[in-house]
Amino acid sequence: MAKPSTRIQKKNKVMILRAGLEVFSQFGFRGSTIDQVAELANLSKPNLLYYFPSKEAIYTALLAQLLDDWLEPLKSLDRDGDPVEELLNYANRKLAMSQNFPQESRLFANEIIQGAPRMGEVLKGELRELVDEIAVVIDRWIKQGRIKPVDPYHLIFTIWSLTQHYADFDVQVRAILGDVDPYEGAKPHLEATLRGLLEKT
Amino acid sequence: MAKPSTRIQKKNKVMILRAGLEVFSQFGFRGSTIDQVAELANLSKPNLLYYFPSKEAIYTALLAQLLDDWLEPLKSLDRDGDPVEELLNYANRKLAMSQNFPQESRLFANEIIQGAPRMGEVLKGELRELVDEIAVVIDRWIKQGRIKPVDPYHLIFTIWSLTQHYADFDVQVRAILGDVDPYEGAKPHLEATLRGLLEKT
DNA sequence: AGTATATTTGACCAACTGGTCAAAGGTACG
DNA sequence: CGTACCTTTGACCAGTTGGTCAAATATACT
Repeated sequence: MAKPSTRIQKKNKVMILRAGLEVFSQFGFRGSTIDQVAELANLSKPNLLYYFPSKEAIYTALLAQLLDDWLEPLKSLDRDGDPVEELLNYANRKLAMSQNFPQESRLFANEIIQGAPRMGEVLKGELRELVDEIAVVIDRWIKQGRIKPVDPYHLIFTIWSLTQHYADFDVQVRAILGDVDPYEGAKPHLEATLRGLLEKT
Repeated sequence: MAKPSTRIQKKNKVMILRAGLEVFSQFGFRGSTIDQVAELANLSKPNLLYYFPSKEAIYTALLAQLLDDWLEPLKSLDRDGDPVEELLNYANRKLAMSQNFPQESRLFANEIIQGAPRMGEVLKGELRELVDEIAVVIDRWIKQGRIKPVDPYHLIFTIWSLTQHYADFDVQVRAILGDVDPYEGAKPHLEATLRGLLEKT
């Protein structure tokens, strides 16, 4: 489990995770089959199970890897920067993630919608602590009069929902917009929404 | 198929749809089993299949019923009312639906995330036409100088995402808020967000 | 080239899945 | 109370599922 990862092992594990992401993000855990993942990774089912001990192992590996990328932008928010610019920058990074990694967003959404059976603890632990910490920062900004008074928690929910919507509901968004690129309009609109909510007049 | 619905038929069909909503909204179509639905409806599997010809029939019955409730608040938006109040009222109704019918929201979300295989046509047809029509109304309001200039489509997406987030990501929201009722803070925050975006200063 | 090790595969299994069917048990109603 | 119809059920089926295993094949290294 430590070092002895050969060239072939590395290649195939990457292939499997890539295939797993595509399948799981579309059908959810229970709706996906090992065979689907194996075929997409160009492996036979027993061969796939040579690299991961079970379907669940692939799925949880994806979730774990995902959460770090997910939390990173929030962690790296500059507590001493300009409030509006920091929050706008955070929202923009999240929107870019929806644009560039929509499958990751949908994998996460699937898991949460279905009650987060494999993530409940992380949500109530690591995630909550991080959000609590940011909420304190935002409250300080408010007390300093640098942004309008808002509920910090719901502000964060707002940013999450506005950005992830474009990845998770991609099909619906594109059905309505037709050939127009959603992110073209989404970026300025997101910025306008947050400025209206945060900037003092 | 027409009238001859007996007392027992009516009761059991309701039970099945209620159970189906609970199961499908949690596990999605492929992740749910007829047995799960049957057990929750207090019926044997063959008995359930006496009332609905297939798993798919239950699911599509739910989707069809759902879509009407979903679109109704947007349809009933008063094209001649006060712009801000009308949009705020629409958003509030949507938020109330998230609060009172979260399972319906999650059923819908599951279907869309998974690519809307059974709804694609409706989205590109009925839904798009309705949104197009409302977009014209909003554009008119903007031209009349009654609200700030915003992209009507992204405004609608904003309302959808902000409201549905509380139902679809309920687990995450509650994990972060702890014992605080999400809707307590969500309502005023939603209103502030939309006023900041729409009201001329 | 030879051998130890890593990789791949076909055959297989038990559990579960959606769905069928004939027969049994209820219900309404004259 | 009889009978036509509605409802319920146990047994069953074929296809799919996650996962196993021993044998075959490829690779790395001396």
